[in-house]
Amino acid sequence: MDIDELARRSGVSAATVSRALNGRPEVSAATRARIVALAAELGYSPNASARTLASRRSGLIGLLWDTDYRSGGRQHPFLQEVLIGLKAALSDRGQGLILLPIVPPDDEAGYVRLARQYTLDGIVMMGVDQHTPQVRALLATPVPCVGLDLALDGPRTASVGSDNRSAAATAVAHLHARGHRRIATITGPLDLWPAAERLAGYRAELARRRLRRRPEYEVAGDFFAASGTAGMRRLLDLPTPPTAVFVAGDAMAIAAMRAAADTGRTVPDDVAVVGFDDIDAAAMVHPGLTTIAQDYRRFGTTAARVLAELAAAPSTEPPRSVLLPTRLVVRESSGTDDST
Amino acid sequence: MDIDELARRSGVSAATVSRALNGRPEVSAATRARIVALAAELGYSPNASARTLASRRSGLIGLLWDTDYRSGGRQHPFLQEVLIGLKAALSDRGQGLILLPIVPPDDEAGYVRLARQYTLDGIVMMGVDQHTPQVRALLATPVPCVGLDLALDGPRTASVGSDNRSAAATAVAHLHARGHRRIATITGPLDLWPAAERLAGYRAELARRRLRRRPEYEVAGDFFAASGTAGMRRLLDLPTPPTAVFVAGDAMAIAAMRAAADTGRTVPDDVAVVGFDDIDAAAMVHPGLTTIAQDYRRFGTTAARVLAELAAAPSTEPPRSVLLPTRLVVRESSGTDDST
DNA sequence: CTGTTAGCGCTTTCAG
DNA sequence: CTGAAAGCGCTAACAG
Repeated sequence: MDIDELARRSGVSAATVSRALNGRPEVSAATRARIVALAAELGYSPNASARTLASRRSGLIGLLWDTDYRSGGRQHPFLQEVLIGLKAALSDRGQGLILLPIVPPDDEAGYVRLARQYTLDGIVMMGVDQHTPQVRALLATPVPCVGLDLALDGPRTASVGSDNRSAAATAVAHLHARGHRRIATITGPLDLWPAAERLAGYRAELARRRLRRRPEYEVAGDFFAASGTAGMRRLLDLPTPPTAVFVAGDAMAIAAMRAAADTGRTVPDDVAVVGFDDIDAAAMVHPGLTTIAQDYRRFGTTAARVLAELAAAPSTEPPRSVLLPTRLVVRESSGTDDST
Repeated sequence: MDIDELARRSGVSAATVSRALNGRPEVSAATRARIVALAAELGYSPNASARTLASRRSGLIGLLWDTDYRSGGRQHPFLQEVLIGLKAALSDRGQGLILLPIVPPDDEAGYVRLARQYTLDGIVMMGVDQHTPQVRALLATPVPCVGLDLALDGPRTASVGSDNRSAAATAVAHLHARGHRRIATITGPLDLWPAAERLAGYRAELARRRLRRRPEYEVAGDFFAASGTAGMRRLLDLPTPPTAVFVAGDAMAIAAMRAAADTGRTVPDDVAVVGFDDIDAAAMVHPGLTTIAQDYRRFGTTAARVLAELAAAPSTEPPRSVLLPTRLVVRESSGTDDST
């Protein structure tokens, strides 16, 4: 069953079938209806390769996702949900998602070649280092690229992520509202956009609340558990330890709670903790971890939309970045509300 | 830069270039070397659509992954790792991975159409219900399909999963070695292959160790946390409660530990717990959860290999199933070794 | 071992 | 509004 067969059976030419099925305005409503009905009846669907070859558009979006990259612990906390959102949004637009293989760093043109090879309509990146030669080469290209949690730069690029800055501020405000005045933070790797923004939000909220900012209250972490343990120990060993800690990632936060417990402190009474990400474990540990939940599914749907906009817009526009709202999930690790 | 251009520059015909680049035996070593070198130099890579159209093979594997399906809690515990393994193994074979959209149940031919549309070389399924009409229609087709943790049936199908039965036996043996004689289990949904196998392994090991099998020691769960809580409560309320519980999934196991603690029991002293899956949280909770780790990455690499074998073999062979080894990860929830 | 010749199944001018 | 014709870039017989 190919387009010629369908054309013959519906008594028109292949060109008309093509037009009808692609929603072109030139076909009369009657012919279109007839063709569409027959196509459905016969189970016809156009061959993707032939269509791509002829039209020079594949309807395929590539996903660039680097496993080896530093992430929030044993796994990207969010690949799963992002994929769900992406898949749904793309298939609504009649597009498909293809997972790109990782190319070696010495193959500078690797991704550019992949994009051409598959005639990709756009690329979504997550967990990659945008400063490597292969990625830079791709970004320099007019192929639409959107970075998730990644600040991208190039002629047709955009970024999608949570509003990490205000999320962090919310976390700090929450602790402040619970009566805390000595609030510390354990950060992520500050060369990563989200980590830097979270620290900025922490500082901004301290300022807004007129709390003193102490350098020794900002300890560097790397999103992995071990750095949460180390960070909490350091904070608790301070002459004037904090009474609350905003930890920029849940894996670190959970490890930090454990570290506090191991040195005889009680969470949240001796030290309150707020995390970031709302990983599964946050609800499973005891006490439950108060944390910031991100809407990862929306990362995906937003990426799909932004990609389409990028394809339509002239490549002269400056890179945009879309910030998504987050949600504070209150559990036990931040104590109970004083005001009740 | 297309094949004709490359052909012109290397002084041969397009056909020869095609042969050289596809590793056909008919080309002389010298010509091949020349062409390959020039291709690399010019950054030529063949257009995937043109190649698919002409050869009727795309090198694309589809991933069928249903989000809505019952899984091990908030997320498939393993999509991430499987994807890593799949991607690596496929790209080693020069194949690609495309994520298939979920088709509505009333579109019986949906997946068959997708497979034809993209000229898929094979399909990997996870988390889908193989009894739905759309999936059954696909399985009836000669397209190679492999199910992960899914017992599939059809002319060109196979299954890949852990050896759940012996893994469960190992868990029970471990508890027995720690001195436990009253060992209960909380199961997964028994219509799922892995859940059924785990129960079978539990029973087999009880028998092997000549332990009495008590019906009231087999309580039904659904892999979700709430059923772990309920299950543990029921077991502890028994006139003769078990001293150890093998829980068929970590989300349930962690909830079960919490339930035990909430009723004043200490884990592992009053009741020992062994889980299954080794989710991230297993190492984060307190006490750490002893559990069975599966090699999910190997699910992916194995699936890629099996798919290739399926494509090569005649479609008359009966469905095969490949069982992968697991690993017992001993933490605190199962107590300490008596023998030391 | 290599070149020539047909397509693969679709879209897209260009005429009408 | 519709049809005819010309490819899209590659592979696969078929000759030589």
